[in-house]
Amino acid sequence: MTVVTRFAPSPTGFLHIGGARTALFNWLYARHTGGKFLLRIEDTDRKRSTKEAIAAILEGLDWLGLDRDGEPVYQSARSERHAEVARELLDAGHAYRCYCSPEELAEMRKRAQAEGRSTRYDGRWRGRDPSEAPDGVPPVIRFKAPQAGETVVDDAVQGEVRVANAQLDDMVLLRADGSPTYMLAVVVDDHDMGISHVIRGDDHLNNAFRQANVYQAMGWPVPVFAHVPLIHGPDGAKLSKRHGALGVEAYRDMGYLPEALRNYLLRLGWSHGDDETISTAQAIEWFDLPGIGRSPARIDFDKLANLNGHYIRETPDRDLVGGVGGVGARVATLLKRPLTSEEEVRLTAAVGELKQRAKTTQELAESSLFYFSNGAPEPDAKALKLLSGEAPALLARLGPVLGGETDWSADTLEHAIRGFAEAEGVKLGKVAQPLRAALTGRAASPGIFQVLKVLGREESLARIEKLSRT
RNA sequence: GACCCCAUCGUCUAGCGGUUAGGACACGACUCUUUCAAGGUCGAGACACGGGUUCGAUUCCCGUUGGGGUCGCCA
Repeated sequence: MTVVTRFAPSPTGFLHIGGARTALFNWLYARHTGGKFLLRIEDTDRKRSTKEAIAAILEGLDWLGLDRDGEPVYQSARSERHAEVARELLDAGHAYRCYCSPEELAEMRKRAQAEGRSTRYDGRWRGRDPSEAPDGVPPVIRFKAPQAGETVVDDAVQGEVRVANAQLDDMVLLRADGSPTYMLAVVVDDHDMGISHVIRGDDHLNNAFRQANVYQAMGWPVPVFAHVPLIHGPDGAKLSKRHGALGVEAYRDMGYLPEALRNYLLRLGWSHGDDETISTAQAIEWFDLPGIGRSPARIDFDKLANLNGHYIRETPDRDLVGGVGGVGARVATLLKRPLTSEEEVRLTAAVGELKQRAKTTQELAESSLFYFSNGAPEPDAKALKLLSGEAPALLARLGPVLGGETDWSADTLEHAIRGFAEAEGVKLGKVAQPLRAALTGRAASPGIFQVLKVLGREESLARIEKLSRT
């Protein structure tokens, strides 16, 4: 059997982190099995669906690197087919017309609740003859759900899940205006698209029972269901905007790399022994359904950051500046001006060291700023401390020594500075720290010889001279 | 409230009847070192509770507690 999976978001918002993981799992499973990964936009609810949301979802998937097979299917374009299936169900006696008005249903629920009964639809039109239909009330079509026995779903993640059919009510398939409901549309579309595996959020587990019954009524094979537990916020509560329920583009803007996010999301709910750092290629090779965990997970930004740092270090300097990392663009934004080509060269020379200590590409961009300031940046408190006491005098003596160097390479500079420290009778740190403060305005930076080299002879000497005069 | 799902260090997890309960992030110490990171070494840290089943339960079953989800002419 060929595997066909799908990601089926409703375009009412951006692609959030939970949806991204669902998409990732579906994509991975399709790629792992050599099957297909399809995209379906569930825009049945025209009122709440927006073009912007569709664009955001498409962009999000694209940025995450989850390529789909074929063009996206728009559910709204398929309403004719949905209605057709509803009619078939009606003809076969698996569905019936219900003439309850919304007001009547609200009243029914209110009473049920007051009496402590279940608020499910009571099936009052199930056996009634259409001739009893009231005037002027357009009917909905409801599914005739089995009333006795139980419905069993053999879930690839949750195992065998069962519910008494008495718990299931006759859900609406076709609204009064003839439009299909989600419950009908998913089943019809998943069937027509040949979906073999439905991998989706846990919040759909209860729907699976209802959907399984529709499949059966139509005589269609039921796909494999795999309900993945939801992602919670760091506090265990539902994901909110404050912590993580952001669109993937927000993660991109914050400076996370797509591969890092993929790796993080993969490990959030799926495992392969003790493996933690898993490349996408490796993930495709390993991904399977039994590896998906059954319990909900909390998002952990520290771990994401750690993984991101790892992938930043792995990314070639050039790609970091211009490609996925977009560090060049970030620096330009911070500087509020485009980089000169000379600066771009300098940035590329600098990232190799800078990336060793960055958790995000945004952080990386910020840490490079001292290379582009006009003169040394204003020293911060710690740097100021390093520049007090003997330091200015020391730098004043160091200046000419470095000025005498003709070969401005890291090795030569290191040799010269170590020699200087020795001649002064101080440890290297006594020279390196004030020098660092003078060049970068900070107490922490990449290796100081590297900084000198990237900054260049002229700029370095100018910064030293300026500070040594104070 | 009814129904469904879940339960191992703070977090993500390994474990699939017999283990000194393993790894990762975070945390602490040390190390490396021109600073900060990264790296290395070490440390602290968990089987929610109560019953069964079994020679033996973290592991299987039941219950309790706790968490989550679903109860729309939304998806």
